[in-house]
Amino acid sequence: MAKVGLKDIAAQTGYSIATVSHALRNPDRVADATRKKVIAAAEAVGYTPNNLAVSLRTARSGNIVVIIPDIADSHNSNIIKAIEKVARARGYSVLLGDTQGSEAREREFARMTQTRQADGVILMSHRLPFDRKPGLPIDKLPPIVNGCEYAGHDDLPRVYIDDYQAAIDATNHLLDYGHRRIALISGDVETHSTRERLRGFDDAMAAAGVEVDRSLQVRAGYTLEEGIAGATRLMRHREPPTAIFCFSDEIAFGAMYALRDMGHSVPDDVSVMGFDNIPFARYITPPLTTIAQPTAEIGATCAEILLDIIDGKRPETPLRILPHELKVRESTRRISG
Amino acid sequence: MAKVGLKDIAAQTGYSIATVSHALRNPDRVADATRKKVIAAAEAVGYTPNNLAVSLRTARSGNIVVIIPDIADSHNSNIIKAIEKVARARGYSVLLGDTQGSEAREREFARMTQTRQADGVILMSHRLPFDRKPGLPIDKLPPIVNGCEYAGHDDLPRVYIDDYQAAIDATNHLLDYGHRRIALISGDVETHSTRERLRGFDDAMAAAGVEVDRSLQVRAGYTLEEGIAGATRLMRHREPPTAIFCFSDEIAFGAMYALRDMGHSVPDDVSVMGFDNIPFARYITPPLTTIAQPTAEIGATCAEILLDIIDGKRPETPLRILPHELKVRESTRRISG
DNA sequence: TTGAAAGCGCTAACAC
DNA sequence: GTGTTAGCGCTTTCAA
Repeated sequence: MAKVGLKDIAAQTGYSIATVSHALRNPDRVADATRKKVIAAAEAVGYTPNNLAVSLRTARSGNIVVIIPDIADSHNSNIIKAIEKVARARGYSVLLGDTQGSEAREREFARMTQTRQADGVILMSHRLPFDRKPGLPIDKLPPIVNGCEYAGHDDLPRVYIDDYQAAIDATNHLLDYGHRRIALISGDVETHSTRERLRGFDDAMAAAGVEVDRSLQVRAGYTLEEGIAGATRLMRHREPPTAIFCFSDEIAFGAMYALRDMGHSVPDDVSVMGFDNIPFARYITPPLTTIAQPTAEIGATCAEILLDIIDGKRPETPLRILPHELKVRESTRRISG
Repeated sequence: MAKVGLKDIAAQTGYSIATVSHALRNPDRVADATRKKVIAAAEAVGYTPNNLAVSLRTARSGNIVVIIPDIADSHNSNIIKAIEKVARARGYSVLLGDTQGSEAREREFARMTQTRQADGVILMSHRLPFDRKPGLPIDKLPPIVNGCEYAGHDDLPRVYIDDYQAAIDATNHLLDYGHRRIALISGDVETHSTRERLRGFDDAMAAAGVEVDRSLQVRAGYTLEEGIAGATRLMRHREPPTAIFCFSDEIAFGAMYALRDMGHSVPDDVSVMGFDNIPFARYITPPLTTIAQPTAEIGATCAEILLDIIDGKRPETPLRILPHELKVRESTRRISG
């Protein structure tokens, strides 16, 4: 179990280190008998290559790092799972970078690509984790793909849903159900996704000829706690909303909790709409109406693209839009008013 | 942004590679002026050490791998977050190993320790991910700590709660509330934690003089889906339970969903007790009575111990029991019968 | 078909 | 205080 190296098995078989290496990696370039002997010896002594040395030599670490704000968020962890799966299938490991939204941490993790500990990064953030000199071509950057967000670089490969259209779909659903006073608990307005959703909401409302009441909008983070705070504030409005569109299911959970706490019923008094469709969404009480994001597909696609880039294959088109889906469940209700 | 090495900055400053290396790592062993010049040059060219080479040379990768059945599980991901935090603070990165319960995957990940890609492993599983020759002393094994579970080796450092006592506390709570027909949806009986909880349940029931009805027990996994299946089956019993003790909050969520689906009210018709206290537990409807595990502390402790071992400091005592806590909320109810 | 030799980029004795 | 040297364990020309 100690450190056995090529050297040891070379000594044992009488071949040179080079031959042993070949026997193990390029079976064809070596005599049949040799290969067999070497492999047998390797197994006998329990040889495991020192991947550090391999990486140093081949300049490939076999790791990718995924930079993500919060791995405890269901939506994120399911994406990670998908990434992990395809990475593994293609011989890579994933290094986890939970940043808690800190830009410094994002940059720290991205540096692993320069320190050769990682071959590429999947970035679930809206900003590039390193400085890019204006005009520097994309292929001079470390292999990177942007997931769920848009970091402001058009040539950066990225995969996400059509947040604009998704927000329209969500808003239309509420509108269809007769809601007019629709409140919003949004995410970080620094992010492209949030801005797109905001835009979608506005456009849908405008298209329906309903005026948007800005005092019915609260900006938050994607957490449950912020959903509680947001809904609490909203319901204290002198003319409270009949529906709340939350930009994440976690926010929606928090909102539903707060609503119930204040004695309002969902969906009888107020309808709640989520976003993401995390696994719990359909199992809570009442089951949450929401926009489903294809998490598994997002993760898998990000990983495939990144690994392709690492292998030298750039995607033809940087942008990959994946389909979302409106899931109507019981947290929204048709009203007469 | 290309590969600048010590060599380049040596050439630029006129010093030798060794001196440059010292200037960067052991500032004291070098003249003040030298250090300044070197550091300036390093910054100027944007030098980043090749950590692969550093690791190869120092035989330390700076990574730890955490082997965990499912990172999408809230309970787990919060533990990971805590691990990540202390690892980071001590200069380590964490490699994520989501195994989906597969032993092969567990072993695969554990091998990273032999391939020198990781310096140690935190194992959230009930079995050792490599073969240990009988009698082989613990310090001949790769640095490892066992979290939340007991892999059957007494000398393996491990940290978890007192599952036996926790189950007693949970059961007593139900008993106190007047329940007698208490059902169980347990986890994998292969695991020590599950067995301990089962034992605690039996002992608590016996202590109260209540006979245990084995037909009211279902063995499952820790997932929501299994909670649904379990509760469904339980309620079809000709003499259904008045309370269900679920071995995870996810199971409990599933159970509550199924119960409601079948037209039973929680807690009016049946009380539901969880285990873990994941973040959502207190926010669902009705808020879940459960056993709180100190996830942050578990993760942090695992990491601290592992890193200490890597640094050559073995813990005095392998076993570390952390405190659990009964959280009484609204999913359990006192009954008269 | 096999082996000798030259490093990958860095650290750490040890000498100067 | 600084430089020389010898590798860490492996891959990979290039020659034999």
